[in-house]
Amino acid sequence: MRTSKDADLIGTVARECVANKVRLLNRAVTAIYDEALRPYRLKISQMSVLVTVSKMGTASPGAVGRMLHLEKSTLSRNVDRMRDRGWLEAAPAKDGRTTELRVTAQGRRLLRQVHPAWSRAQQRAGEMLGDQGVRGITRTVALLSQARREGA
Amino acid sequence: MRTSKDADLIGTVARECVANKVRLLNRAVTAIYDEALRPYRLKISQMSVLVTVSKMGTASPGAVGRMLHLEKSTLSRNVDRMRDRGWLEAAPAKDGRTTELRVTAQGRRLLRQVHPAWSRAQQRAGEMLGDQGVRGITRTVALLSQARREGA
DNA sequence: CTCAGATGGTTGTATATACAATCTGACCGG
DNA sequence: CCGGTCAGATTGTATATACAACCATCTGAG
Repeated sequence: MRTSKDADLIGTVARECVANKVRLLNRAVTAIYDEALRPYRLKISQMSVLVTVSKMGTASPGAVGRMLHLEKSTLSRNVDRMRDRGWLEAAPAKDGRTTELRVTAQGRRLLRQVHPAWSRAQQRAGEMLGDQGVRGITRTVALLSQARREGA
Repeated sequence: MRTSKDADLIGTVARECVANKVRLLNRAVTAIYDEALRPYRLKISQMSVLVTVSKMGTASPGAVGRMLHLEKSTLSRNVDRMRDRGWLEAAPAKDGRTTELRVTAQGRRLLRQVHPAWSRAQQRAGEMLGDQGVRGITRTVALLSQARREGA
């Protein structure tokens, strides 16, 4: 049976669901960056890892995953692909359970090369979301990261 | 060679990249809903399709994809899985190239059943992002959808 | 009426994502 | 030293996502 209560429920979810909105935004934004980076065989998901490891200098997979809110198994395979491409390398760490990830010279070169393409994508994303949109997201993510640091 | 220009570049991307932020947000938010829906073997991605088709009554895959900014091949396979589960059905349309998707009685029942779980997730997401965050995202997505309607 | 281009879907392939199970090495209490 | 537990990573499996290539049908120009 299809009652008007169903319609309410459906309308509410369609209108208000935060996950739907965030996911839609994610698809739209990711597409912009991936398109800009495609000539380099790099995806924004990978660039994100590359930049994070770069910034940390040397980092365990676990630390990178926590930083990016990425499941360890997800990161494990992303790193595999990036090692295959020669952008990342892994050295044994003192603690034998983990490894030390580092960006290779080739990986650093790639980052320099893609910078203009990234800038164009960033520009387009800014236009699409508006200054207010970008500021809102920036603030929200900052709060979220802070909460996670404190909560952990 | 690792120059200070590299560091600038990396710092800028790490701090400002809109895609990184949106993607992080997406992972965090999606996890909340998927966890809440897990007992029903439903994921928020699927619920999104179910709700969209429900709202339209009957809809072609293409129309659903445009609504959700989902690539047609992605949607095609998502729909397959949902038909296997008995939540969606496809009837031939006048235009032989396409089909008319509809939510089955079982699919409607599922939506009723999961509603409380969805509400809890929605609540938690609201707490995580804050009222301001949710409002910002809502506004941004509304603008984006409008732009796409006009641009198309 | 016919065919050429447009439109809509599916299939092949690659990547991203996460949960569950497993493996490996560290650390600790006896 | 010896288990037992814990922490970190990888592997098995399923789903989500998109691009490219393809297939089927519709539609309009002639």
